[in-house]
Amino acid sequence: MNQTTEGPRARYRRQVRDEVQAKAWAQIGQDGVSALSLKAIAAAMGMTAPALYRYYSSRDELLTELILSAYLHLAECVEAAVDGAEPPAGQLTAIAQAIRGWAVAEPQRYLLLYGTPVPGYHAPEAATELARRILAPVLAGFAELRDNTQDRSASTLHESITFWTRLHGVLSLEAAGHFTGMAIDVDKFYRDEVRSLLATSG
Amino acid sequence: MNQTTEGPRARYRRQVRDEVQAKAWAQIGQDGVSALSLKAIAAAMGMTAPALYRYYSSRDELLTELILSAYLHLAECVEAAVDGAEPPAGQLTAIAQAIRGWAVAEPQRYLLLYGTPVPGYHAPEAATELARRILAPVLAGFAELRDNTQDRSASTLHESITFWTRLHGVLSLEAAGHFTGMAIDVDKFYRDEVRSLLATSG
DNA sequence: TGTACATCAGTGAACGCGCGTTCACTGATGTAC
DNA sequence: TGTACATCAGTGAACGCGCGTTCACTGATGTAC
Repeated sequence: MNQTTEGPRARYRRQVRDEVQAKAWAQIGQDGVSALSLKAIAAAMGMTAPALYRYYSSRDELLTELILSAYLHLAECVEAAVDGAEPPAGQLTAIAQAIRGWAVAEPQRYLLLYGTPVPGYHAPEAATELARRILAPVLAGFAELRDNTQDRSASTLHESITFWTRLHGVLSLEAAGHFTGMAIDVDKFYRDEVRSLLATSG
Repeated sequence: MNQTTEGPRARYRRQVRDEVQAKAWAQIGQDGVSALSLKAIAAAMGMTAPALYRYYSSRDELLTELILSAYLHLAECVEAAVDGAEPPAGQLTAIAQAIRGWAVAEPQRYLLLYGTPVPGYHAPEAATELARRILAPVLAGFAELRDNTQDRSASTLHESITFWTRLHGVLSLEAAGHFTGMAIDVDKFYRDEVRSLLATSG
C-alpha cells in the first residue's frame, strides 16, 4: 500500500530536476564546471533563479548530484561492457573501450570526475564508493588474467592501477584538447596502450 | 653604447612584475587558476587594482606570462636533467624524475599546463613551441635507445608520446589528489612506470 | 649645485557584470469534505 | 459534482560579494639645462 504510483506533483518535480540537470550538463559541456550557474540554468529554462531553490538547496547540492550521476553512469557503462565480453582479456579490453567512449562523448564530464578538482568543493563518500565500483571489474579481470602468480593481490592491485593511470593519461590529454594539432590517431594509440597492458608485464 | 645598465625605473618595474607573479603563483598554488585575480593580487601587495594596469594590460596577459614562464622553467629543468645523466636510458629516467619533481613541487602549476584548460583562454604560439622543446629530449632519447629498428621516426614518436601519456597519467592524478586515501606509494609506482617504459616494448 | 619640467607609478571613484542566496508575496494546483 | 482549504511552485525585489576594467587625478621621481 505504501508503494503507490507517484502523484502528479512528484512527477512534475522529477521532470524539472531532470531538466535542470540537462541544462547543467549543457553548460558544463560547453565551458566546464566553472560555468555551472543556477542563475544561468534558470534563465535557460525560462524561470527565475530563486525558483530552483525549490529543487536544490544550493549550487553545491546540484554539483554533487551531477558528479554522483556521472559516476553511476560510467559504472553502468563499464558493467555493461563486462557483461558482453569474454573473460578476462576481452572484458578488460571492453572496459577500456567503454571508458573511452564515455570520455570522448562528453570530455568535460570526464574531466569533472578525473580532472582538476573544483576548488573548495569536497566530494561526498558516495563518490569514492562509486569510483571503487568502477575499478572493481578491472581488479577482477587482472586477478583472473594472472592467477598463476603468487602474491596475487598486490600485483593485481598494481596492474589495475597501472591500467587506470595509463588510460587516464591518454583520456585526460585528449579531453583537455592537448593532442590537437599533433597529428596523432588517438583511437589507434589508445588501442595500442590497451594491448600493451594486457601483454605480460614486469 | 645601446647596452646601458637598466635605469632605476626599469629596475623597479621589473621588481613589481616579479612580485605580481609571485603573488599570482601563490593564489594559483592555493586554489587553482580560477582564483587568479588582479584585484586580489593588488590587495596582497598593498596596492589598488588599477595600479597593476601599469604592468599588465589585462588579466589574460598576466596569465600568458605565467604559463610561458612555467613552460620555460619546466623546459630548463628537463634540459638540466639531461645534462647530468648518461645517454640514453639514464637521461630518459632523469627527465621523468625531473618532471615529477617539478609537478609535485607545485601541483596546480602542473595542472595549469597539462590539466583542464582554462575556459575562454587560448594559449599563444610560444606555448606550443615550449611544449615541443620539452618533448625534444625525450624524442632524442628514444631515437638513440632504439636505433636498431627500421621505421625509426614513426616508432620513436610513438614511444615518446607513450612516455608522455603514461607519466602524465600518474602525475595528473597525483596533482589532482586522486590518489589520496588509496594507500599507494606513488613514488615507487612512478619509478616502476619509468622502468617499464625503458624496457623493450611492442 | 639648483631649478624647471616631463615622466609615470599609484589612487579613488565609478562602470557594468554575474554570481549565490533570502524573503515576502501571488496564484495555480491538488485534496478533503 | 461542487466548494473550501491547504499545499507549494514560481516571482520580483533585494542583499552583499568579487570580478575586470576605465578614467581623471595627484604626487613623487628622474632628467635636462
